[in-house]
Amino acid sequence: MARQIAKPSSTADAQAVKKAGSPTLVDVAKVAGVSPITVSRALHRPEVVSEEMREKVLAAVRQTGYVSNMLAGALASKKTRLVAIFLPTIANSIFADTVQALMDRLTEAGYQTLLGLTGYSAEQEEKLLEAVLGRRPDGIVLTGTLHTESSRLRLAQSGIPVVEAWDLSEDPLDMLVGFSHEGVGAAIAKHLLGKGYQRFSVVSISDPRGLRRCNSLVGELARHGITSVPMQVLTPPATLEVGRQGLKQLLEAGEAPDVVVCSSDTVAQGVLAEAASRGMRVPEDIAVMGFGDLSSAAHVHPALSTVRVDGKRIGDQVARALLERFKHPDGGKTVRVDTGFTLVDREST
Amino acid sequence: MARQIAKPSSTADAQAVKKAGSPTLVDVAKVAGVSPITVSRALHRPEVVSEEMREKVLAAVRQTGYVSNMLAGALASKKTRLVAIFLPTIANSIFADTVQALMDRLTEAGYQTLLGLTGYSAEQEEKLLEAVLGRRPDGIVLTGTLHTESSRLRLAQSGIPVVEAWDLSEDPLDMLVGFSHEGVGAAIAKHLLGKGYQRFSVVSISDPRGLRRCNSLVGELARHGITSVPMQVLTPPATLEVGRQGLKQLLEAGEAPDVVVCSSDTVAQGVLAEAASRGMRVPEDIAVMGFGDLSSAAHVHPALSTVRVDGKRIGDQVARALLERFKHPDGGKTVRVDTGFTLVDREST
DNA sequence: CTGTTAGCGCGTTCAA
DNA sequence: TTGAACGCGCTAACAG
Repeated sequence: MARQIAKPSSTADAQAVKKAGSPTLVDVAKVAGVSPITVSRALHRPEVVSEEMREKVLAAVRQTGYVSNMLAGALASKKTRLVAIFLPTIANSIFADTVQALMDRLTEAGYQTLLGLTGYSAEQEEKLLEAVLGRRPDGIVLTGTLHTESSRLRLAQSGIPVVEAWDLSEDPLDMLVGFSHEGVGAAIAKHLLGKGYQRFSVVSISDPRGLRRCNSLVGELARHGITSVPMQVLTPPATLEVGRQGLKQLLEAGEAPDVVVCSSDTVAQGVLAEAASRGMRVPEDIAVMGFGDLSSAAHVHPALSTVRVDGKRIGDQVARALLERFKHPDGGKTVRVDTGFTLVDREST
Repeated sequence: MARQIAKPSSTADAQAVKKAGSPTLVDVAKVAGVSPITVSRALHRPEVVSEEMREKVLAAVRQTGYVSNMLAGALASKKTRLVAIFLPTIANSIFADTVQALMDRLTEAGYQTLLGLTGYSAEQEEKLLEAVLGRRPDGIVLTGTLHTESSRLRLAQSGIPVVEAWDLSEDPLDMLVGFSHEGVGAAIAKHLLGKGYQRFSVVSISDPRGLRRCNSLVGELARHGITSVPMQVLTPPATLEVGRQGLKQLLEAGEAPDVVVCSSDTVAQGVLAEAASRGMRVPEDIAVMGFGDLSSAAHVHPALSTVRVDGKRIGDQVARALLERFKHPDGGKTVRVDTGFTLVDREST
């Protein structure tokens, strides 16, 4: 009996709901014998309503099966409780931890998330943005700092709080949570040089941030007299197959690297697999450097070095920045968080 | 000059917009010298408007920087162009291909996606659903067929098209695209028995579908006289660490399996890693069976067998089912697609 | 092809 | 603490 739900066809109650669609605030108000606004308050600001009213209203809500219409609410209040998140891809994504943490925080704060996939393309991001702005999200989270001029303008005009994540830049759109990819490239170079490696090569997907890490690596190597760094740049998304192909093509091109730097751990694992299938020992014959520490990838192969990025922390910081801004819409601080990274060497376990 | 965008503060034009917020249909209509509805039509149904009007409107749109408000539009038309997708997790997800394909199709059809993470919990799904229904999505995609009674009722009452993906069941909520997990378990059992394996063990995360595959496997094995199947069930999400721990604990418990069946390829790779670090040869000392064929995981280790699931196809079919239903809201057919699966053996490459 | 009227279902702002 | 009036910005239905 307690489980019974009023259906439009049921006529058990005197005040049968006639309309076709789902019940509205007015329907609930009639059943409860109060005004619509009291229903609204009982639901969204229970503390300003008397115990008695609240109970009457909640009973009526249960009876009618009422579900509040956020569309109408948002239109009236100009608050959508919606945050748009743009990601390059969801496949084998290094961003999984970030998104998980971010969504967890937002959900517990009563926000919902609209997801957009940009495929590492600023143009696609622009198109998506165009569509998403129509939804008037309270906040927008972008991956990276590469956006079209049109996107930048629209975002600026919209006045919507924006967080750029997973990168750092000199001219942020608004808020910023990430780390320096140039820093990563340079750190990798120094680390590997320090261990005595000489013949470097790179396997990367064509992702803007990955390429910047590579360029920085190459630059740093050049500064140390290493001018030739054979590079395989393959198409996203980053799969194991990319790593296998990358190493295969390097070797078939006659290269004999003593270390391969990869754009992500997934790619690195592909490289490891290809090396294994060729009977190459890691790291004696060839060392492999990954990036991301996707689920502690370093644990997979005792000889895989990688760069650990705390994706969860990024997500947490992004959420905190947004929620803070939602509270104080004109709070002065421009958030800019450098989450850093950690080089994880095989010996440092 | 072409890049110039009218800002509220600019007074270049005679018809300066005074209001604070973003420009509305009415603002655009005034600038264009037409009625609001004409603007609406020029934007959303250009074919019913004369070339001349359309151009006037588009010019005014550019001038004002107008972005149509889907909240108001949805409220008036009762169409949100929003699809909610519920996933257990985004971390290392076997659903990545499905989501990617699904979102690609929906996006190109003009729909946007609200993402919800349920953490393999029907209760969490119920809470999320409660919140998401307020957004009046045009469609809902759920992972699996395990839902609370309350969720089932609310979904039924809402009348929103629902697709349950990645599973099959006898009493679907509405539409259904997936495959039989019992079928997978039985197929694995038969296959491995056929290859002569005798000492089975299982490493799984506690995911409803994974456990059903296991149970089916165990049942089938029992039918063949194998009654003892040591099992390690660990906490989601599926990480490499889960696989390492799983095998470790099996071995430390004194088990000596000749084959380990895993709930996913990620777990399987963890098992492979642990086996390697113990100097065990695969498949001579121990064989490993995965699930999902996440980015052709079988390619990683020449001796890994797995079950290939076409996640992309699932996503495509889900999208097609939804879009079809959107077109014909009362179309008779109850969609039910069995997408099947393929056992991929190490020799069958 | 274009315009007019009348809401969609709620929250804000005032008053009681 | 509760309620009445109004408008959020847009589209459906009809009229011209």
